[in-house]
Amino acid sequence: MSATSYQRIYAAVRRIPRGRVSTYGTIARVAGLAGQARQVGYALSALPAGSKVPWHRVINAHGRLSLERSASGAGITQRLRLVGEGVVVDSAGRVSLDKFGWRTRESQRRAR
DNA sequence: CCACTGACGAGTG
DNA sequence: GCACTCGCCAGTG
Repeated sequence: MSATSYQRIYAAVRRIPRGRVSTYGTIARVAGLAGQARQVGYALSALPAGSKVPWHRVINAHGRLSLERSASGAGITQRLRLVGEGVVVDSAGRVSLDKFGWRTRESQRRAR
């Protein structure tokens, strides 16, 4: 069966190590969908409750929890899970990508 | 098919 | 750092 974009995205998210975070754009790139960060967010929003995908490790390029501004309780869940893994989340819902960003060859950000 | 939306990103001013 | 624009693509009505 053809691997759907969603499956590739989920597989990429599962590769994020515990205690680390990655961004939508990075996941898109690792999943072979460079430039389609939006699709990553869309795929994660479609995740069924109780899935094994560590979606809470995915934040936006600004190092901020995207759900944190949402009225939903999902933002709280994401924050708690990250803190539970040792990731520092400040009161504004921001994470230091410099310290907790996932780094691998495939997730390299463009060296500027 | 068209318009609009959305867990986004990068560029510009 | 903020506001605005454009690009990307699937889902919905």
